[in-house]
Amino acid sequence: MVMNRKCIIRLSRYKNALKRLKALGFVKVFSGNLADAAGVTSSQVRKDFSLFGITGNRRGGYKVDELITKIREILGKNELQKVVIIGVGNIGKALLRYKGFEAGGIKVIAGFDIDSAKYVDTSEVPIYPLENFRDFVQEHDVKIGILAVPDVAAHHVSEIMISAGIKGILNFAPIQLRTADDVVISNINLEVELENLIYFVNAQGKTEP
Amino acid sequence: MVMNRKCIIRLSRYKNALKRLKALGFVKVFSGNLADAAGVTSSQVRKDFSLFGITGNRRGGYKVDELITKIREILGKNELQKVVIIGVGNIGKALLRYKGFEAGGIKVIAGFDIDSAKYVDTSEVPIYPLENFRDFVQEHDVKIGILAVPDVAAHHVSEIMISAGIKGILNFAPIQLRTADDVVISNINLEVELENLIYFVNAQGKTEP
DNA sequence: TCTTTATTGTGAAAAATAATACAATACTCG
DNA sequence: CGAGTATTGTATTATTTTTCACAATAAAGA
Repeated sequence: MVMNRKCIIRLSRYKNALKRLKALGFVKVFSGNLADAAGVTSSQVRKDFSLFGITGNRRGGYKVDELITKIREILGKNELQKVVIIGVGNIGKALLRYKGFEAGGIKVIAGFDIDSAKYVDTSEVPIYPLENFRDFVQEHDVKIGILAVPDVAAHHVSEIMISAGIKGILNFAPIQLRTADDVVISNINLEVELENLIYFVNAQGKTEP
Repeated sequence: MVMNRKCIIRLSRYKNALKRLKALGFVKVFSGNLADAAGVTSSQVRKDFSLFGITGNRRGGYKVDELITKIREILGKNELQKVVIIGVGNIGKALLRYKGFEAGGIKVIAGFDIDSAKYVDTSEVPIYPLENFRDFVQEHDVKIGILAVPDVAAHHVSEIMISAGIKGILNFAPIQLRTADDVVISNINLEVELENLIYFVNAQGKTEP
């Protein structure tokens, strides 16, 4: 089992690129096409595929449909993945409403918050009190949670999530969560990303006047 | 000028960690403290600082305030950074309302959309028609834009942004933007992040039963 | 059918990144 | 004031990731 994070991320990108190529009518692709669409080199594509045991035809390239199927399989996306969101503030609310997931086999099935003003049980995606979290997660066998609470609460809430059985956390809070070894954390930090852009934009201005 | 993206990202994280340590009353820190708070190793911290010419005192560690100032300087965050958002859908709206930026010296000063139903000029952050984009960007000398439009529109809109003078794009659309060399792109792709989590959570289940 | 050609698959080389180890040194305590 | 000690700063080593290069081979055309 390949445990290289970057490689998995590229695999996701290849899948996205393949979907677009398929929509454009492609039936087969060469490593070069896919590389262009995903913004990498063709040898990188072939190397990645080689790591996962994905093969094509020498001189014939890869069949788009087969490739998508194989990648989905590797990514564990042949069954619907249920996800919950904890913290229904600005970001949490946006993700609850986001329509892009379902097509990709990911479904947000509930939101949770401590603020009772936010509870809704009638809308498409219900929002429940945080006290119900453990029972809900265990009943629905949810393994992935999106953490979108203010940073002061993040660590405490992450512990609740883990003790309830969550094994993967997508963390929007700008802190470093400490966790057990068997829990996977992915961080998204908007300020860090923007600071990064600012740095490189400034750097451009200096090196290429 | 250090052009290693990972290194800049760690620098941002150090800054965040330092702010928290400062709030806890720390006046000076050792590389080990900072490493713990940022989730890296102490030698990594020292190596990074060495690259940027940041020095402390042997045996005395680093002074928190000085360190924050130096990092802010390197990241170009001593002056307020103006940012615009293009695409006021779910995600765009959430970012417009997000309060966490300003404290960090980043301010979202306007949103833009093609949907006239979204235009507002009275609220704190105004939303304008996309046609006004070029004039606005040039008048306010904006260099950074957040792209939060649906993926089919993303490439077209990115070209509008670049031709208007935007030099850094934070791209939420799940496609690979192709751009000129002097434009920096950062991608945030929620589905890719979730797929990544799913993969590693599944992998955990297999290797440690 | 045979030759030519384009493309894959992968071992080897190169480059990038991170960890290690330790000399230099500044603080502390007796 | 000097010895002992903890911490930095960095040269070196190790590891990871990417690129390169090319043999293997399937398709196309003569």
